[in-house]
Amino acid sequence: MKRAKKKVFADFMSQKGLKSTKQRDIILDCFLSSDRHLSIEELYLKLRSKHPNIGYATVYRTLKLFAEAGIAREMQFGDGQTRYEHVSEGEHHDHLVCTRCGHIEEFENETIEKLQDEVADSRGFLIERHRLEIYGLCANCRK
Amino acid sequence: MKRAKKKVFADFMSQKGLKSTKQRDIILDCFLSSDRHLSIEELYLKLRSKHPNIGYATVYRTLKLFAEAGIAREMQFGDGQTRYEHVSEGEHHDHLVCTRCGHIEEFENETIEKLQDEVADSRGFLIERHRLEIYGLCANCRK
DNA sequence: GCCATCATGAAAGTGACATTCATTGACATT
DNA sequence: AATGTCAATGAATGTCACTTTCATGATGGC
Ligand SMILES: [Mn+2]
Ligand SMILES: [Mn+2]
Ligand SMILES: [Zn+2]
Ligand SMILES: [Zn+2]
Repeated sequence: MKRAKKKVFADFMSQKGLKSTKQRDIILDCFLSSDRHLSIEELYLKLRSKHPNIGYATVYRTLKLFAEAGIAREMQFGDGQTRYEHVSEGEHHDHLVCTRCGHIEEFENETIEKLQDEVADSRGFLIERHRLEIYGLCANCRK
Repeated sequence: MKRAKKKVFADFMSQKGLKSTKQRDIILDCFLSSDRHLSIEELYLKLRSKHPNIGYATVYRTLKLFAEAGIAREMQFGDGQTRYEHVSEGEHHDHLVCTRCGHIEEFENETIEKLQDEVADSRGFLIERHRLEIYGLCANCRK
């Protein structure tokens, strides 16, 4: 699916008339082979060892492009940094966030989603998106 | 319940050895008689007409005190500003947020809460808190 | 290879919050 | 009422995570 996302991004770029560059290739590679839920700073630092010539602004702008292209999603977990997570077409999930170690776990619950639709319907809301985050201690940190 | 919250705050203050001031009284009054989900800036501007001598920093610090005292809660709706909402002892609710007009509606759904507990249990998470926000168009903005 | 465009990155700007510090105010004690 | 002590205030400044600028460099259609 790494290859699939590279194709999605390449298509997006050519369709937008944007150029392929060494930096973008490197950043995309690094992003796709990283943990999910990475901040700009984290990705920037991760790159810096092998590619000290890639600037923060380029990482920043490239992640925005990933989001525009639909292969990444911006997330706020309240730690003061924007995080980017991988997204796949048609996939959705919510999060469990450990307040001690920062570990983030994903889950899907079809029943919760249905109930959300009902709530929105009953108020006349047209849902665009939602966010459900459960904060607490992960199994590891409870020990 | 305005009086009840004033008492909760007064008790908190005296128990902490903090002082009662004109500013704090004014800010508390203004907060309690405001719409829910107010940002620091909004409250500050609202106060400024009648009390131009109250500084932003004091509003900022006083809202933090309200949160500590348990009569307010900090919220992030992704518009770049922290909002403070009224809270009552033992009460909980989630939010529907209109992406066009900014209108915020509250709801409670016991079944969703239970399902969240189940999800957390199945992963070994100990829940501290959660946030569920549904973004979309409110009934008014759909017309 | 030429060249109109786009991309890059160091540096500067932005905005919302957070802190500093000189001064003021609250209130317990004379 | 005056004093002493320590918390409170607010103008100014600092912080931090973006976000934008602009001079320079790279890309790719011809
Ligand atoms: Mn995720
Ligand atoms: Mn609310
Ligand atoms: Zn943990
Ligand atoms: Zn609306």
